[in-house]
Amino acid sequence: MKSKFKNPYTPQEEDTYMSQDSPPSSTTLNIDGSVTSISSPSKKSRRAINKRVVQIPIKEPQGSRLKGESNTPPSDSWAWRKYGQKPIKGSPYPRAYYRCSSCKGCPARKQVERSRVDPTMLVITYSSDHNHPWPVSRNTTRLAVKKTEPDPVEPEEKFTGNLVGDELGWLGEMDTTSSALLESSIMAEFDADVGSLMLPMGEEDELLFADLGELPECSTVFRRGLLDGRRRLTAP
DNA sequence: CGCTTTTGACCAGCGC
DNA sequence: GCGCTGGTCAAAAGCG
Repeated sequence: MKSKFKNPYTPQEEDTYMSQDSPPSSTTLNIDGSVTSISSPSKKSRRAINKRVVQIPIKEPQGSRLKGESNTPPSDSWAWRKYGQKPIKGSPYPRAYYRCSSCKGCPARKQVERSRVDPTMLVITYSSDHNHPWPVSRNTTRLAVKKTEPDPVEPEEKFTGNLVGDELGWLGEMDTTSSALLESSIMAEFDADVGSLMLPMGEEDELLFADLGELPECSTVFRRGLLDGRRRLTAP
């Protein structure tokens, strides 16, 4: 069966155009509190899909199957299966491609690569969304978590709002100090700069953010143009 | 045995 | 139109 290229990029769900080569225009608040810009949608790119870019600091997992300089993303709530890796032009580090294996047929994908600016940071790009509310086979195929991390929170609790327990489970692999820094930095950023993010969302905004909860909570992803738009509102 | 990772090949988008 | 590059597939190997 060689039915390649079933084209997961359905135009209907394309609302973000990103080009890795185009200049940045939207802003990502990194886990360490720094702010990184991500690609601009100003011109149509080769891949036009929903994407969320997250940057997290790398913590070298002891005893992991880290080989060479492979990217080892922190485990999150989903099971990810690696399906490819490519060297990226201009970056000394390869980019790894993962798809969600928590649920059969899940279109969710993510790309993991080291930041070429700061090799201690991992850049995770989430593409598409999970078509299931939570990993169905969490106990069987959780990547990298299945042996090393307990699941202190039952799924039911998560659905009633306690998302922190497992959503942030992967934070346990990270430096607690940096996590604390992240949180405070985010709030400081919100308060000092983009406090208007806390304003009630419009319907469109709600749709855009509807599935944001799938990301690790410390992930900091800003909607394209939101900051610009908000800032314009407050700028002279 | 089942699942994941590795790796080379293939294909399409994009710039020139 | 051509070449480059990124994204995906799938066979083979590895692992528990």
